[in-house]
Amino acid sequence: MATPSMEDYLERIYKLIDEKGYARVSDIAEGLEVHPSSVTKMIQKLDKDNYLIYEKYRGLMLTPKGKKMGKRLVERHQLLENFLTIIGVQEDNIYKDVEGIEHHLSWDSITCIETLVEYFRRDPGRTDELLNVRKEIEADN
Amino acid sequence: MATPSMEDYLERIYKLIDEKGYARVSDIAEGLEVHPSSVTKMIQKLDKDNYLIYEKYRGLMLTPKGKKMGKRLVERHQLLENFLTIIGVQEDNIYKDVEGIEHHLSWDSITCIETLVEYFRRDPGRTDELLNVRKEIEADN
DNA sequence: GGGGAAATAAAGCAATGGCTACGCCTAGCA
DNA sequence: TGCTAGGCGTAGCCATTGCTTTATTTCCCC
Repeated sequence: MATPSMEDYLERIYKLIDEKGYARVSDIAEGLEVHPSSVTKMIQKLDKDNYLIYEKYRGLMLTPKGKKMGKRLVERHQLLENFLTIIGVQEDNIYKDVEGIEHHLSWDSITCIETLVEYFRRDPGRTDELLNVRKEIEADN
Repeated sequence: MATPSMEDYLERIYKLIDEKGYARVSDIAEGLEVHPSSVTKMIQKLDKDNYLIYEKYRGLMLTPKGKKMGKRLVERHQLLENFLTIIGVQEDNIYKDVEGIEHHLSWDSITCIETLVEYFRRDPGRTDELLNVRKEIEADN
């Protein structure tokens, strides 16, 4: 199983490859705000666990396992951002909260949150009603 | 600010006092599945941070600050359990997931989740509709 | 006032992840 | 083709968070 930090790296790597076609050590380091040496170390761990194939000085390629996991991680992150946005969490809190919880939810919970987001997407009136509940609660205080 | 572990202890202590009227080291240790010496150490930290007043070998009392925080923590835990239950997460996953995320959500997010739970509570039909969305999604696969 | 359960102190360990220092590759320019 | 700068890799170290182990102390009750 992947540790939280491994997931962060994998997520970042997947996104970089998706956007630029490749993922260099320095780009990964910059994105995660760590030193390049930390990236090298983690890449080796990810290689050992078969998330990617790594040739030093040459670059890396995600394995099918790594691609699949990376995709899931990126989607999970996006989903949680959407979820918090829908329920009305302030922009400034969203990123940190997602960072905090994304590694700690079972895929069962993720699926259920997915359904919940879809529930609100299908009928925007529901979001309005949620907002009404909020207003009513606030009015009571 | 309290670390995740401090919150776990405080939550446990609050609950014990609430239920039994007092919190002994051994009870706390049992509840959290740690050794009593770990409890002693943490209690000292919580005393230093003014969450409780601690007299060694004698016992402890929550300060107003500690009581308030403990209450919030217990309520937060309950809220998150309710939330996951409502959206359909399996019983077996709920406890671990709540354990994982409870320390990582801003109070803003907690408030919004509270509103969401209230939204479903006010009209049980909404839960049914959520379940329908789920069934429809499942049918598509 | 003595025995045993409970609590405390001190030291240390383990997991995670990050950093520094230094040395090594390689692309790209002359 | 050879040099060099900047990127990359290795090794060793450090910090944090919590927990355990072991040894000692205190309390309570008979």
